[in-house]
Amino acid sequence: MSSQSDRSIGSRLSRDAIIDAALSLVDRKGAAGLSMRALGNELGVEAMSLYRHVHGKEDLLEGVVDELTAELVVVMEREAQAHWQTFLQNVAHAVRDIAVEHPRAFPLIATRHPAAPWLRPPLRSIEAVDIFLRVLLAQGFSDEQAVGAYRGFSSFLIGQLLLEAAVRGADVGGTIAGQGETGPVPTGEAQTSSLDDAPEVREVRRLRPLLSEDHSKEEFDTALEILLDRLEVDLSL
Amino acid sequence: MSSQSDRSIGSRLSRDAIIDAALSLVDRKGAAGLSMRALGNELGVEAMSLYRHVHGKEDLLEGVVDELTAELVVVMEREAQAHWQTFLQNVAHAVRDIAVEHPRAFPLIATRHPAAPWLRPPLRSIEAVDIFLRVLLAQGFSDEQAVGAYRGFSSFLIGQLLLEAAVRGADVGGTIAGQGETGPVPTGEAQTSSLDDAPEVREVRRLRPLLSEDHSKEEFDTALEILLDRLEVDLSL
DNA sequence: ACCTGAACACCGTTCAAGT
DNA sequence: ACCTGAACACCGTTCAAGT
Repeated sequence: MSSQSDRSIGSRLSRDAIIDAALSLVDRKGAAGLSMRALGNELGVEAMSLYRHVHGKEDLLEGVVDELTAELVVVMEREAQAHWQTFLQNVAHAVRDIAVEHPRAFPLIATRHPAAPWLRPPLRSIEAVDIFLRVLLAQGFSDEQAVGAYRGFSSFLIGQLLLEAAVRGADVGGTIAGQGETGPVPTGEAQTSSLDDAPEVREVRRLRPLLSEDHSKEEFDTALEILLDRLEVDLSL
Repeated sequence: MSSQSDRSIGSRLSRDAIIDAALSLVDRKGAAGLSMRALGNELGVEAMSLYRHVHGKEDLLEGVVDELTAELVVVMEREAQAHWQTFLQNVAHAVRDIAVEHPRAFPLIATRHPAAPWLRPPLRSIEAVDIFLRVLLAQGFSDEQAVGAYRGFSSFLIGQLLLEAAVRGADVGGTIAGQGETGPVPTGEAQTSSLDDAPEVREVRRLRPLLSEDHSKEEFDTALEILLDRLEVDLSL
């Protein structure tokens, strides 16, 4: 049942298995918890063995991001014939699913530099961008409108989801590098008292319940609708 | 003229001097280039000496982010009497100035977890949020509208500026951890040929000039106007 | 009071050596 | 062919020791 015996049943070390294990480690411990040595340990192998299958840690992280976003190309190809609004809505929700399922890995998608400067996360592969542009161009978008939509869509997704993932990732366990998930997290009351002694925090104090409410799903959907409405207006000019 | 002699003229080691040097190091080498040892070296001192003034690397990074965002509270207090649209526009541009001046440090603002889960970057201090809410509440925003504006404003800034900072930061020098700024960057032609042999990249290829155009300032301004328009519509309902 | 040397427990990575 | 031991050049951090 240990990782080691799993592997010795014949699965062998492979790039895919290594990337799977790396993603699982990031999901559980955060990006700071991913080291070549810890990953080797997870797989019942010495760290040095990993270098036979990945070119180094950068390549490994790239692999993790690629695995996380691979599903997006599948969704985009499947929905390529849909109306562009439906297409964008389905892609957006597919990206949000990734952020919700992997809150501690999502920052990697948002912050790692794509292969070219004109690629923007989370649609950071040439194939993904090509499908994106083709779908919009086929439905009446001009070149400029399609490229503008790519940029606006990218910024929208990163802005919404990086902040949502941060909240969800913090729930899973502290992300402060040195501190494991065993740290005593002061709940509500303790935090409250430390805020109250500041001189000018009246509104924050009064509105804290409201500030703490989670409407991330609704906010995402309405912000997405606003983006789609704007694109539609631009299109009809 | 060396850092060491600068310090021995009497400036002494201090938390502020350490944080200044850390920010400068991140600006020049990226976050991966900031180590306690490299920072000590920069200041003409052993790494261990830094621990007398900062509590550790996490505290140091927190200090860097606080220094980067300190100016925002100043701007907000100065503009607190302005119309809320002017107020938000000035704050937004102040945040963008930070991203443009410190493209390699800006990801720290976007990704480091604030002190409480209801704080969102880049307005990640209680004081900043309190001023923000007070200004809006004083001009007719309901509690819900003010909190909603805080969230929308935060997401907008992170989405726009993290992607803009990534492009500018890549220009300054490769952000891939192991690779210094001396790596030979293939310019245009080399990248082009590597993309062309893929089967289905027609639109990306045709639109690459358009994709590479930098309209970040205009896009920021128009996206900001759209956000302000939406808030105004909500307000008048 | 302030800085340092030495040490500890980690990193990523390379490469000759083992099986 | 695939994995490992040993080694190198780094990390963050602690603490007794120096000045």
